[in-house]
Amino acid sequence: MEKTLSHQANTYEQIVIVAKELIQTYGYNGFSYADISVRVGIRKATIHYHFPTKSYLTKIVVARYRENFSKKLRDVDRQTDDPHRKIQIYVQMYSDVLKKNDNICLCGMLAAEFTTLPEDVRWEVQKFFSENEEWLTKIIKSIVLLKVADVVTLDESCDQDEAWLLLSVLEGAMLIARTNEGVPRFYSITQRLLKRLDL
Amino acid sequence: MEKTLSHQANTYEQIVIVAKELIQTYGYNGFSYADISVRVGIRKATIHYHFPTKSYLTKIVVARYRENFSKKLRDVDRQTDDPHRKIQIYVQMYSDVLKKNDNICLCGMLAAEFTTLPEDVRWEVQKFFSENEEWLTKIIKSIVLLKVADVVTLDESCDQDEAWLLLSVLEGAMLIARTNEGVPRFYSITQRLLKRLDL
DNA sequence: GTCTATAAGATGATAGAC
DNA sequence: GTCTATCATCTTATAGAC
Repeated sequence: MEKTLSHQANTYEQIVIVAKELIQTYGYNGFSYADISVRVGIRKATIHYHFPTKSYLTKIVVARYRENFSKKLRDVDRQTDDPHRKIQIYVQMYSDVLKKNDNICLCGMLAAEFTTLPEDVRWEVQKFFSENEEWLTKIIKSIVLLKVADVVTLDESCDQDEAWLLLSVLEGAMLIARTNEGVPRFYSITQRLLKRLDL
Repeated sequence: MEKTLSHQANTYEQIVIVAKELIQTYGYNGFSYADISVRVGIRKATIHYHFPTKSYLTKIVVARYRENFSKKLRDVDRQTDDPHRKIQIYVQMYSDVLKKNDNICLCGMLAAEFTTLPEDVRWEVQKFFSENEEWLTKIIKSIVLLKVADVVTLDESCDQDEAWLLLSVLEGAMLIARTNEGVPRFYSITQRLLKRLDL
């Protein structure tokens, strides 16, 4: 039953994948339906059939990216209980993005264009960052608990700040890295942070 | 003598200023000569008279931004000898950019589009970051010297990594901040870093 | 220096044939 | 579902009048 729709489904998926990479490279304001059509080997009108507007397509692309990321975070939670190891894997996820064509994080690019984005795309970008912050805060909290188990002063907002700090470094280091030395630069920056934060 | 050219000079300057703000908001791939013309109140052809191509205009805009930044760094060096104070002022410089219309750093935006930029624009962006890294490394080195004056192991590349780390946080925190809470978020992230780095 | 006029091509989007 | 054809608008850039 599903096989009969495989051709359509495949085109839909190809558009989402190619659009994601184009946005990572050119940004929302810099990519076009023409770019997608030549890469997928279809006509512009076909893209409009699946995604009536550019903002709708972008919303779907970001939602997909966000969901993929969430899924990976759940995988990490299942893989290990060691919070330090979780952080290492998390940093590796960003490094993997950079390794592929010097790409930056999709939501890092969209954050740069944030004030010009359609409302629903903005919402997806915000959701991506807040989900990541929540996951990181949880990990950082558990590390702090291990370290100062007998100390009473546990400042909630401090752990949250540390999560935002880690997120900022990852997004910022991706930007810096491709203007300077690439992956090795990203690696030395992020490792330096982990050392300084005792993570 | 110079007064006779003031009208021309003024238009030239206005174009540079407006183009800078447009790139900070829309990016290189997202701004147009039409955007500039309506804001300055001139025709597109007039812009082409002063700046024949978009890439030339952008190169000039980034060079100007970079020189202004360098000048401010020299001012800071003249203002104080306290390295901690220098860092504080430096962070404040980024915070000031964010405060104005939720702008991000011009070179942060261009770093996001880096792989799609004309060669000479790329060069200016790289120069901006390396100049800032050098200035920060110098400051960090002097702080480390104060702290461990009697220790022999001074790792040069460590201070450099710390400079790149600080730069990454500043660029990354600007991105994060405008998707989430704005200046207060930027402030809590950067203060958290300075505390952790003992800067 | 700044303007009007215009070029040649790209943009997001729609109508209708197959 | 995908195509061709077309739209109105926007893009960077140039020629030539004032």
